[in-house]
Amino acid sequence: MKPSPPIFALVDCNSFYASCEKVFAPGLEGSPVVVLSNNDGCIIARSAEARELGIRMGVPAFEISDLLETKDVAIFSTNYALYGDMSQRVMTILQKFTPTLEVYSIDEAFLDLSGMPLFDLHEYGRLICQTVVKWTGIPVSIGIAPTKTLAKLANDAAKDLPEKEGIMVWTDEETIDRYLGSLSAGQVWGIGPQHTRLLEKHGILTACDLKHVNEKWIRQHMGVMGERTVLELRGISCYPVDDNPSPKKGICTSRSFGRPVETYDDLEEATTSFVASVAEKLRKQKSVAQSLTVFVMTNRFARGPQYVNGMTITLPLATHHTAELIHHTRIILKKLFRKGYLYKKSGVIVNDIISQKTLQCTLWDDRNREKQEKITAAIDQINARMGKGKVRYAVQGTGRKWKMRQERLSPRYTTDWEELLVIELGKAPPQPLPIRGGAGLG
DNA sequence: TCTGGGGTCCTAGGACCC
DNA sequence: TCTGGGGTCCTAGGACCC
Repeated sequence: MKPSPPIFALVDCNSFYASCEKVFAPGLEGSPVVVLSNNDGCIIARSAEARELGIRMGVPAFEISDLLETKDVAIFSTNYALYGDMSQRVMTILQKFTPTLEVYSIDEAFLDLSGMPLFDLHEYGRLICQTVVKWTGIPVSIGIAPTKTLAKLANDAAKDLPEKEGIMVWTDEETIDRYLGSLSAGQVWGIGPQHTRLLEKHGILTACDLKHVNEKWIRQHMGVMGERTVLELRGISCYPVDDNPSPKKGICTSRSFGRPVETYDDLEEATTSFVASVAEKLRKQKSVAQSLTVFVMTNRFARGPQYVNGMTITLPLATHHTAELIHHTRIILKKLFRKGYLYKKSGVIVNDIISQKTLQCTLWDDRNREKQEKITAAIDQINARMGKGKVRYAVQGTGRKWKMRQERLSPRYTTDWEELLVIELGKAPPQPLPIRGGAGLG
């Protein structure tokens, strides 16, 4: 039997973070909602209503505080506990619709629909959207096409055309070309600002132009990635759905501080907390790291003296143990620290990551290691049950003067018993903590 | 006062080796 | 008159993604 042509779906949650907040604040239905980045800095999510007000992605909130206030926009600090949990719920549902699901990001997934006995892809898409919104309250869009790149574009197009109700199926060449002609080259997945400029210079303006560009030319100017993108636009699939993502090759935790940090002790408290988080991520994917980078920086937007520095070491022994990583982090940090600067951010990166299995073979007889392993496992267990950071190393401190600003944080409705949504019969549903309007940002 | 965080892959060029 | 050349590994930096 001839194998059926590949068919991919891309499901994308609409304004994901803003939608999560709306699920638990039904009073905000129909009104503009934005979610801010860490430290309540920039706009990182906007509901459709907020987008209509002309609020752009990534702008610092303080720059548009007037608009936020006059238009009565609901503002939320980012709440990853909530979004991460909601994401898992959405992904679990999507799993029911395909044997092969790739969780591409917190709010997107590719579904391999190849070879499924489907008579009507459009109906299937509708069923997926309806199920997700019914079970989670999160609205989603879906694009279905012969390659991932086309599926992503179809999804984009569906969002722009209300009459499509968030569902777009591109299977025949004619339909595909018609829509590609109406989309700019820069909207194509994999074409960023640099390449958009380059393409424009050569008169390649629409996604359709890009599809028909000379292969040799694209290879020469945009490398293999550019070539693959063009092939994908032509319906030749270059990227399969990967439902078994490989472990991360580098892991980083870094944060801007809620207020400038001046003393070594505060900087150490923050930075060792970051490395503790890195260690946790390492253990979660059952890896150990062989190299460690620590970096610090002052506020590049401020006028004062600037200092940016980082240092990388090769670890004497590949590890994922918090205590060991903290030890090396402190050694580096002491070398990096200079008195007299106002530090705004620090971070920790581990690289040269290998599987912990590889390591165990060579260290089987090391008693200290065995003890470390037990302590770490116990800490992980307690923190998993009692909450992140309940047990931590003394150096991570309790002062947390550096902790990020989150003045408009919604409750962790779905991941903490203490913060469950309470609804009293006969009463209007409670409004979330953040006060609407721009107070505090002006 | 206030400006995010965490990743991937590819390429060019240098170092090094034989 | 003429300076060797080719393969491989590593690293930094660029471009992209959400």
